[in-house]
Amino acid sequence: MAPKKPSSSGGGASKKSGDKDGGARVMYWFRTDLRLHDSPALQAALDLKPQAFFPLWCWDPNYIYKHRVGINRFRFLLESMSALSSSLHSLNPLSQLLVVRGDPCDLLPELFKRWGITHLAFERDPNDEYVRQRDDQARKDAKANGVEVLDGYGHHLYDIREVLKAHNNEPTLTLGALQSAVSKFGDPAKPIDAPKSIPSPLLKDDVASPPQDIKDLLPKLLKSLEGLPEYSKKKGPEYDLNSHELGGQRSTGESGKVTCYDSLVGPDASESIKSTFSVPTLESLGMDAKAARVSVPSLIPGGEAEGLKRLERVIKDTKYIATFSKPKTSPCQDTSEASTTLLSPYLKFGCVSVRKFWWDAVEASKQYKGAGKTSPPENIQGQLLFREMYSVAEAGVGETYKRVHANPISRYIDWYLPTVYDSKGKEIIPRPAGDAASEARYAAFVEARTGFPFIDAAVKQLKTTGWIHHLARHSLASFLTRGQCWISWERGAEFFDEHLIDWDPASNPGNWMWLSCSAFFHQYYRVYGLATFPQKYDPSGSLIRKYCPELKDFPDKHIYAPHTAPLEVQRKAKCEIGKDYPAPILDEKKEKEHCIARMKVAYAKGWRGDAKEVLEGKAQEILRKEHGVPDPTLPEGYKAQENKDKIPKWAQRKEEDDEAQKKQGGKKRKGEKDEEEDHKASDTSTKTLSKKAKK
DNA sequence: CCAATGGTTGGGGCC
DNA sequence: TGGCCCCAACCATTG
Repeated sequence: MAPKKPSSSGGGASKKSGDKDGGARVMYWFRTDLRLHDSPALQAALDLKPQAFFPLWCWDPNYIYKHRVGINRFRFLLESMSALSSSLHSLNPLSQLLVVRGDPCDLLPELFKRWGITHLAFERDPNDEYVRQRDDQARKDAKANGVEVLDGYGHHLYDIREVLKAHNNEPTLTLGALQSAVSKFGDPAKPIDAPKSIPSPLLKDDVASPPQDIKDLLPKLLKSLEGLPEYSKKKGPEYDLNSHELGGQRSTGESGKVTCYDSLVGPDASESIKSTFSVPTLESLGMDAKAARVSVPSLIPGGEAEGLKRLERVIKDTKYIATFSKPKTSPCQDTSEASTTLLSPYLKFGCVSVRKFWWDAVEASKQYKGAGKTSPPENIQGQLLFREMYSVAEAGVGETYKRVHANPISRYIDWYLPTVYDSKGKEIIPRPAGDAASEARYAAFVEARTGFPFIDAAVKQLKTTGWIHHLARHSLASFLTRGQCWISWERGAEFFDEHLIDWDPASNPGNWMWLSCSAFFHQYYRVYGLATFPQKYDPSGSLIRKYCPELKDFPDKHIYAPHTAPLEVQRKAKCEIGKDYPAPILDEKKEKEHCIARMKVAYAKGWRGDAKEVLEGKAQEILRKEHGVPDPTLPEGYKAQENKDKIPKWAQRKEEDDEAQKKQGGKKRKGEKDEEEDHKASDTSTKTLSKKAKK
């Protein structure tokens, strides 16, 4: 594999048309590669010594409306775009990131014509069906306009398409399979340096005598776009997954309006510095960072420089790198003091090159002379190889990868709250409500009131900071799916998609399949204990004391299972379970046994998502009948809504929601007095816990 | 075809 | 504190 030389495709005649006018005119299309260092496609573009270079970002409505993206990831993206724009500007005062707002399939062909583009360069983004189709369209449009395409790869260590081919176009389901598939390609390519200069984005007429200042140049570019239709004038998206109405994170009312498409190139109304071709603001996405339950300022700031700084910091600690062992890192630490490198968000948006991370880690490990060096799968390189494995698996499966239905690698299991499809096989959006008990469990999960402190704390940390440790993700995923709740991994994957900054279309569904024992991993009898597992890493429960402050005065031995504490202990901690903090929504041990019994039956059938019985819609009924485990029921007296006073200030919903809560509250209130009894009933399940805690 | 082996990240008991 | 075994038993790979 020769990664240094990006493959070239598209119209062969285009090069001549560029030469005819005295040089190439390149558009570099930034997507998930928001960096200047180690970018082979960028390097290939600059190697043409172009007379004009247009660094483009297309603000794609697909991502704004049809993908559930929360405020933390949007903020990280916007910060990374702004940082990139500044870097471009400091390389060339006549340059910046040129942000145009609209569908790339509409805009790119127009820009090709109006800017006289001869070459389109971009880094291939191998995962996600939407992206693949969009890029195929861009290639076609380029060809139709006589524009040559230069596409390098740099989002992964290896060219995912080539690895997939080397694995007979089969998804890689084990790390060993991935390793043997890449072995014929040798080591990943060494990273290349960032360019030292870039040409200006000049219109043809300006090449001979360029404007002196970018403030003179941008109006000319703006003029060249005259007559281009604005996206806001189109009929708009079929649905808006991020709208408040569909449970997304946009604000309510007028402030939740998406205004970033009101103009083709900005500025947004709320921008303090008026400029065109500008990076949108959170406000123009209808999102308010201050009002949202997220950390302000961000603990994980976006941008290439921030990413490289963080990389340098972890690499300096050669012992840490050389002896890194993922299973031993703690899931119980807050984002500001994470036991892992926290580089995944930067890899996700390409702020840090994965090859640079790989080679820096190899070098640091070499320098360390002590004992206890680790190797794949547990070390840093192993982690990066897992990322490749999921990417090749996604590429091999295609569009069904992120769901169960018709997915050839995901085992069919009769989860509750599965994604539902209409008679034509189209996903129904928004998903119709499922059975009441599972919906209530799911609501308790996403609202961090399951009554299991580690689960609730991890959910709050995720919502606040946009990141949680890998093993905390395991705990949540095990609990929601095969461990206790028996809810489809699709729901969990969607929840993570909304909140994780580092959400990746291959790794995240892959990890949910792994944890739910749907693919990649199969030892379903290994279930994460809701208290025992985190207790191993941090017996003092500091994460819980921070994110569930109502529990902060519990003694260590009860912090992970406060409902097992004697009432006098609860009173002393000023927190009575069922009153000041929810009683557990389910019986951990009983549900675990139910789940294992169900898994056994589902495994014996051996159906994947593409089995005949699944496609015909009969599989669920057959499995339910066969395992005979009754549907879940709510604990009696279970309250769908917690009293808002019991929720910490920073986690409280806004006024409008409180009104809605009050209205519903009246209905639920009558069950309240039953709580003491529920508490007793659920106690049996956790006796083993309290016994251990007493030791 | 079969048996053996390994699988980043479970829990619990024992030394 | 860490290593070891057992629990009951899955899959994918390998010889």
